[in-house]
Amino acid sequence: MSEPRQLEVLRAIVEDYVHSREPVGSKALVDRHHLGVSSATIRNDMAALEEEGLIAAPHTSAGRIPTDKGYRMFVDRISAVKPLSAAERRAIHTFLDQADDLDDVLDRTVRLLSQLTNQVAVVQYPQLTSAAVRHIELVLLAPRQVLVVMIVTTGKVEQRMVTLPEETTEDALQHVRAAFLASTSGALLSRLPELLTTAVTSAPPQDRAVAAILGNALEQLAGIGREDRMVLAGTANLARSTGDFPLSIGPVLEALEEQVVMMRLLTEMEQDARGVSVRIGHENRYGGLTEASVVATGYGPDELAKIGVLGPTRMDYPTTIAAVRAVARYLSRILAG
Amino acid sequence: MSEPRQLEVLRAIVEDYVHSREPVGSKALVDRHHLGVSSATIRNDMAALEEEGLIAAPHTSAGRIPTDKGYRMFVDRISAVKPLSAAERRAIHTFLDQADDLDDVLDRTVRLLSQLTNQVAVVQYPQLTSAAVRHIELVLLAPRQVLVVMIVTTGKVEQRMVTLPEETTEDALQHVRAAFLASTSGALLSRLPELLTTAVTSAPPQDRAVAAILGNALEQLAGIGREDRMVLAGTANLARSTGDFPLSIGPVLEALEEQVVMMRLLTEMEQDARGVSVRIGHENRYGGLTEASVVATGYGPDELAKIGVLGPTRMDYPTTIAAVRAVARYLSRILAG
DNA sequence: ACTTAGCACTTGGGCATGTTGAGTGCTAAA
DNA sequence: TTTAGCACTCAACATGCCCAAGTGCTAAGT
Repeated sequence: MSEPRQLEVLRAIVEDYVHSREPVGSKALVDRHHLGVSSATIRNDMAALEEEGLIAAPHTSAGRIPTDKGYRMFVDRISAVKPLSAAERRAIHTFLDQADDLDDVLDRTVRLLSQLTNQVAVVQYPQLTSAAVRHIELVLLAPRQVLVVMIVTTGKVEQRMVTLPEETTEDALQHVRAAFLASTSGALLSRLPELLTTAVTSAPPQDRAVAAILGNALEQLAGIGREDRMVLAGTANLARSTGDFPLSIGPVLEALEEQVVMMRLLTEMEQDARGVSVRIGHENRYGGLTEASVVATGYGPDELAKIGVLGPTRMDYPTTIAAVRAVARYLSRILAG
Repeated sequence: MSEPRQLEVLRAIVEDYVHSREPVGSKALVDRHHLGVSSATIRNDMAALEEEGLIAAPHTSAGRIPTDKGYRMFVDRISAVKPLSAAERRAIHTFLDQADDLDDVLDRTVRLLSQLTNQVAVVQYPQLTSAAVRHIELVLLAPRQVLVVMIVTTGKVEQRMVTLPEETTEDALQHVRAAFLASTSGALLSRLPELLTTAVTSAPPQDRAVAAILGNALEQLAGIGREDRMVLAGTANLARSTGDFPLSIGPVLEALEEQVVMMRLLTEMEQDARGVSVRIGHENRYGGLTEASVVATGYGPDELAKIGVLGPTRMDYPTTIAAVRAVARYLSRILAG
């Protein structure tokens, strides 16, 4: 396996297969890539590669195609990340800079990524747990109805309507609000629970009941953010690559709609040294995705939320990895700014 | 065309074809449906129907399939809406009653509808223009930063951050807020522009500049709601019906992702007497959808926002229509409640 | 010890041909 | 107006054939 030429052959096979979609034979290899040896030698190398499970032959007399393990080897040890073109970089900037809303940012991001890669792009909503409280507002809509609004540093605004067990006054609400603001302003959402209990106990006794209820609502608000949601784009690209998914793309579409599945998948992925994680074919435990690969990376302040691309195992990994990384980096910058 | 038996034959053809996916011939018709005549007679009727462009034969010696025009006739004049089963009704209630958030309601609604119909379900965000202002809040985050929040009767909360050209005070903001509330509370969003200008002019002179800016923001808020967005579910169902879309489902997926297209399509649809609108095949001007049918209806207080289903022209119209109507009606009730 | 040329062998895909069965249109009789 | 009967058409399937691509192996060459 340490044979350098065999690795070279594997690379050639992967590259050819990725862009021709057809099993590649020894003859075709020698004249497309000028390796200095004859087809017979290549055949021997191929036999060795097949022995190791890196490539396989669909039929006795067809060329070879890479196996999942072969792609894995290619991604880990052979390929070099291919930098994006200047035009592509420019596209990222101009397209994403126009966004205002967080929703809009994410929407534009996935669309962009799916266009760059010609595949399905996915992004998780950023995890708010690491975001901080920027402001809290309590609005009295009716004597017993309060709108609780929390603004977090990411620019996201969370709100919820709360119905109180008994009537309260604008004044009382202002006191509670002041207490909340004093103790939580600028604090991480993850620290919210403890800070809120302190705030509640420090509120004037007669307001404490109301404060407790509203504090509770705020805690939930910190949790209910949309971290469990994701945005999709480019599903139409799946249809284009018919034939890559033998049994049709049905199962893949199903998996994509099952947010729970996708969220788990993305969250589980662990990044390698290059800051990107790749799941190839059967490495995705979920049944519908055994013919698919996922390339993902973290983004945002703590890189906890994931953004990625899903496509056929036969995908152009170097380019895809580059695109995912570039978009993730720019997205992080936007969210921070 | 006034021949009643010919209509009966057309109905039989549509029904058989919908559930067998295969061209239906005269012989098959006579024994599956007990029309009191022989196959030869049916053949004559079929010839007449073909003459009128209601059915067509894929090949010389194959059975007939309905044309778009045939489906149209079927939907308009022949079919009776098929009521939902008790279980289905129950499913609607139990599934939708669990929702809290508007986002959640819509999400659950489309999922449900796509499951009921085994097709792609689409829902537009409700049009706020007919909703009314419930509350307006202005929050001073920094001397020059104001968070503008508007709560509408649908329960939706819209907000936006505004940066002022010069600093303002909490007091000034309270005045403006009071003026806004006084003149717009309970008013329809569509009347917001005129009401706001009145409010601005009635504000204390020194606050007028700020009021103008914030009023402007509110106006936009009334517009930017997510009315131009929609929620999708069930795209995986498209894959199941391979063969219904001859050139593969690619173009359909593309159309679905192009929200602009879908929004236009839904908005254009005009409801018939039964309160449902159906677009069949080529009636959808958009290129990618000439093999698809859309069944949609309005929902919400003014029935302006649309909810619907998209599937192959060869779909079970009676059932689909029933499902769309039932879900829309229940959705309206939830939003009103 | 590798590499290479040559050769026998396998096999899916393309093509031409034959067969079958469902379905039609038409005509003539009821 | 309906029906039976019949000749005709044509997609789908099956069969048989050949070809090209590709392999594995062996023996010779470096």
